Amino acid sequence: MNPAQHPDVNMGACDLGDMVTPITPVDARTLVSVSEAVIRTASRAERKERTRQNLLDVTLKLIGKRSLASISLREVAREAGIVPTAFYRHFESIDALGVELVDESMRPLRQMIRDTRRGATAKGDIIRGTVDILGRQVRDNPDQFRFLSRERYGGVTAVRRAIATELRLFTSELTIDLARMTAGYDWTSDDLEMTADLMVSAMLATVMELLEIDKRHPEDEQVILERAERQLRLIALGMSVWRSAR
Amino acid sequence: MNPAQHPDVNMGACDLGDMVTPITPVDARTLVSVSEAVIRTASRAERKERTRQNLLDVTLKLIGKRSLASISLREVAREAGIVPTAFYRHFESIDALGVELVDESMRPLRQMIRDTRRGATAKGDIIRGTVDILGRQVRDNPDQFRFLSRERYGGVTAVRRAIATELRLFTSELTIDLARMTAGYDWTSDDLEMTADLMVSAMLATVMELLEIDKRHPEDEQVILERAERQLRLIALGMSVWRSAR
DNA sequence: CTAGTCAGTGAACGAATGTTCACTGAAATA
DNA sequence: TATTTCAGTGAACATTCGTTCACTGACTAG
Repeated sequence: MNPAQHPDVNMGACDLGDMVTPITPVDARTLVSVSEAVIRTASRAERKERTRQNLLDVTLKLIGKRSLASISLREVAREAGIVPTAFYRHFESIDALGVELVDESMRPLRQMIRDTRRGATAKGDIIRGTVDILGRQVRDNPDQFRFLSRERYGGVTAVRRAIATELRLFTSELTIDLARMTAGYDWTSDDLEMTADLMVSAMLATVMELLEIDKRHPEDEQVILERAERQLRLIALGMSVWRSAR
Repeated sequence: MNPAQHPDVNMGACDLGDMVTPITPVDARTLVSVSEAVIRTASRAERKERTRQNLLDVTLKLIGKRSLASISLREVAREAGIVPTAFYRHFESIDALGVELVDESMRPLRQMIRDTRRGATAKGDIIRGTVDILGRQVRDNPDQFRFLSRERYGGVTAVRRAIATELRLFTSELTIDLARMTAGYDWTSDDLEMTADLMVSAMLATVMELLEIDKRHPEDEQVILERAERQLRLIALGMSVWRSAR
């Protein structure tokens, strides 16, 4: 809106270590803090990785409020406590950073599959367990899920494609699980995929609704999750009657 | 990316009428084109409305490639053939224009409801009819649907809220239809809404997949629509077995 | 110990942005 | 006919942007 806000100042997430360079040997040995010690110890490669990760984290935070296409390289660098030019040591553009963020953000989703499978082999109500895990993952990783839902159909083609590819992978994992559960019921792989796709659609819609919850009404979370549970049950009920046309 | 592209030039969508101002009376009467005649005839209010609509149209086109948050006021004005300052005569900001675009873009969706209802009372397979109508509406109004799907979880809060409100309305219309169809089967309104929500999720996911089709593979459209049809059938099958817990 | 690597610096560039302001001239009003 | 209204103009502004370039200095490798 108003193009007058941030002076080009280094502040925020940068380490205090930057400010203690001209320090006497005595002070360095006696007053050094733990985090400073870590930084002093870190190898060059480690420091680079740390900055890189910081850039990713900072961008993920910024996407909480706006979309990737409207986030500037300078803004990310500023927030990460480095100079704009240093950004290029890690990524060739914001878009490229976004593509790498996709991997990063898919981790909670992949974890969901593992958790669900473990819960499924263990005992009890698979659907209830799945929905619980979904709720927990979204609660614990809101920024990642927000990034995925915001950029899934967002304005950056490369990111959109990367997310589509990852989600296709996710759907095919679910298809495998469904195949295992319907073994002996003569389902075509096409129908299995169709069903997995429907479930993923329902779950992603749930994720998006969870993310839009007004923090003043945390009770909405239960309402949404409970509805998601019934939706999955409705689908399961349909499956129990479905016969694939061959 | 590269901040060096568009010279500030008026061109494109503006009417040729702009260029014939110093014209002799004779020419004006004999060589004037139809569109010029329309413009000359138009009242001030009509001309204003025309420009306003042009701004909306141009923005919708631009959103085909990028997201609302990354579209500049100057760009929209340039594309519409007016000077940046004139933009303010119609909208107070790009975001405000976006909110008005929501109404505009919901029209095909509302039309879908009407068409489907008409088809349902007439005859035959409701699900197949619905999917056909969906495919046609998306094919005929890709820009509107792209805007809705891109900005539904996009970076502009006001637009996001407006879309959420409209979609909630859409879901409740579908809920009404479902209530009519399940009359006598003892469905709770909560379950009806849950089901309508699931159907809307499935249909919106279908819309988004239709929009992502590579134009070199138009046969994908049938594959996607056919899958959507089976998904709706699966849900309908589940409904036939569902009994609401009261 | 020395030479080289390379993450981060800081100034500079040309271009684009949102917004202001005083203006013009044709259509609407009186 | 004379006056007012108002959509559109065009110059100017302060600011942000992405990208270039030569640089520094702490770490690494020989």
